[in-house]
Amino acid sequence: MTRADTIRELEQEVGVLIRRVRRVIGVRARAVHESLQPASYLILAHINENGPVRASSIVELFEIDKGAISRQVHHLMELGLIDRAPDPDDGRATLLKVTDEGSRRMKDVADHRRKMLDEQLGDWTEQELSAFVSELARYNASLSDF
Amino acid sequence: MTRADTIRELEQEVGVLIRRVRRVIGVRARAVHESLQPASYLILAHINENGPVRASSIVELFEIDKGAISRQVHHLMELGLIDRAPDPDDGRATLLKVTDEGSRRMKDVADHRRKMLDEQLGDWTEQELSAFVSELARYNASLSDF
DNA sequence: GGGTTTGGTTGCGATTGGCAACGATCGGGA
DNA sequence: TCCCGATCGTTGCCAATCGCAACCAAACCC
Repeated sequence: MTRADTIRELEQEVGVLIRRVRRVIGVRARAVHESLQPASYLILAHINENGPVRASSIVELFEIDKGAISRQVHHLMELGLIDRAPDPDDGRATLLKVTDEGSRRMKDVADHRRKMLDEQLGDWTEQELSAFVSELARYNASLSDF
Repeated sequence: MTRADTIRELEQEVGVLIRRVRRVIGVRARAVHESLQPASYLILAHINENGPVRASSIVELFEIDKGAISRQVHHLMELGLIDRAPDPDDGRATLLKVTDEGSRRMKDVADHRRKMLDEQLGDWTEQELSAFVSELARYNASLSDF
């Protein structure tokens, strides 16, 4: 197997990954809230784990248009899953955090998801898993300059 | 670092991967043809590498709606990158293959891409690379039952 | 103080894909 | 052979997503 073949396989698997993850995220989003859009789920998860954050920090992290974030933030607020408060340090910015309701819903789903993942990834050792994450990060880094 | 933490990181990196790959595919598609849509690029690459194929086989492989494939096939034909011929073995089906023009354009881009990838992935050994691909496939398999 | 930068909103349009209805063809069993 | 269900593909419809650009307000900096 040549290097070129390996790279072809790599790209093939990345393609499969993307489509499957998209589907999984969709299922998960609906589990959190009937009307939660898949893309917003990822935003919500980020806010949930990283305390109050600015919208602009999400823009950087997700490498996505700020208009898209703005819309998804509105979507999440309509569903009552996040709250917004003016940033005391910067009058232009607002800080986003999950509501109690949002936090509770995320936790319920996270518990269920952890059970699923433990089943699905049960045969991975902790070493294998974290090695895989490192390689994934390494691959991501190699893509950043394209 | 607990297993839960590792899984969180895993999901984080997968998110980054998805967004970066989306961008890379977009660039590549435009390189093949000014008007080639990103999603169609993946279809084209598959047809290019797997000889004449049916649309339905792409549906299975890509786990995507057949209507979407039908539209992308039309798009690729309008651009003159693929051809369609009735399947002699099945009157309902058609076989898709790249045109000479499509093949030439893909080859030009592939050459350039290989150079880029060799630069970006230059510090991966062949073993590391194929190990990564295996783990990616393993992870993909674990997602399939969700 | 005034120009520039940054944070966020909104309108617009392109891309993408899911769902469903449809016509044509195939294949297997009565 | 004929018919019923399955398969292949097309199309209309629509929702989700995101990039781009124009815009406002606040902050920053010289």
